[in-house]
Amino acid sequence: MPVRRREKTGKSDRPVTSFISTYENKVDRKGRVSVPAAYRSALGTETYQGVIAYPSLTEGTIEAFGRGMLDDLNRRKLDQTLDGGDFTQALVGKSDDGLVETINAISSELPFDGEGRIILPAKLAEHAGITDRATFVGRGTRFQIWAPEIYEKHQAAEVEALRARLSGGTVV
Amino acid sequence: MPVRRREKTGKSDRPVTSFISTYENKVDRKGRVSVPAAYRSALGTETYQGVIAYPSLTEGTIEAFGRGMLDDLNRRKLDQTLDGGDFTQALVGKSDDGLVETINAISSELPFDGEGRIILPAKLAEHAGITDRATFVGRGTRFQIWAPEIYEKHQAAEVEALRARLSGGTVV
DNA sequence: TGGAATATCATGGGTATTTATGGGAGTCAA
DNA sequence: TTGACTCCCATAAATACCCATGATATTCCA
Repeated sequence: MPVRRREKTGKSDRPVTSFISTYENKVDRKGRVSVPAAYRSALGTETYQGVIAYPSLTEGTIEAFGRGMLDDLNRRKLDQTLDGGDFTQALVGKSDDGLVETINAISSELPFDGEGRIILPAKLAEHAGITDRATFVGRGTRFQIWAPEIYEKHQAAEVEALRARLSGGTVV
Repeated sequence: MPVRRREKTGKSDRPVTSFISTYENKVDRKGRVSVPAAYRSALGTETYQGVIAYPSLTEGTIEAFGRGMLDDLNRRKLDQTLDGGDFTQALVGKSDDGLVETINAISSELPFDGEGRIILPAKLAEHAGITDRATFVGRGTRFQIWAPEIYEKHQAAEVEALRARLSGGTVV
């Protein structure tokens, strides 16, 4: 039995899943959309077959990642508090800034169907302005789901801002 | 090398049950309300088929979790005391002492009926201002039951506070 | 090396199950 | 009896599960 040294830090042995590149997929009449196969295989190590998603607090997009990420957050929080004998937070949830708790509240569990699709809840789709197409954008440890038109503009602006900042130098 | 002693920490191997997302369900004439299926399956590993609930000490909502969580709390508290927790408490001056005991006292066991519903005791419903609808809010290791109108306002304020704090980056 | 056989993927649609919800019949106690 | 509560059943809607297809990409082998 491998020795695990997680009781102090609450850090898990879960490998870092990496989401890279962008894909544009269709959203069908039932609200289903295929999660890019590359993303699914990045999530392959997780037991829960699906993703966690919530509306971005700062942009018109959907944030998403594996269930393992959220479990890590919750476990870390619980262990930290109880190990310190701090029952108050575990029971009342006060001393925290509310971030983890809020994320739990506004997140949705989106399980894969047999074909690796998820159903976009109406609320999320609406928040991102998604109707019949969705752009998946890899952001390393997480990914985003945009309405294609909106993402294009957003992306162009992002590049433009970078270019302006790097004027004279090389554009990355 | 430190050997992990479960008896010391009181930590259980119970997996972190994660309550995620929010659901709004009806409360019928008999005071029954369906616990979201996702929450029930999160509790699936527990022997006791039902939830533990108590009025929040700080807000107008009902706090709830599985029996396993309460057992964990009691066990940790016991371990703490046996390990000289009184001593620790005297030194650190933690005021958690009465909390766990109080929670035990004011908690209700709400068993599921055949359809996965619980009956909201009048006192709890009243405390939360719940009449004919109830919003279940996942908070990771526990969940809350709110009156929908009240939760909406509370939630909006919560998100607004977070948004204000975020510099425009991503949350997690 | 060229091209056929094979595998993977995104997509569509049909069907079976589950879930939330309502109501009725039986039980127990005051 | 009157409630309060537990089972049990019914149903509409939401969801999960199943199979089919075309488009790419990959492998294999003569």
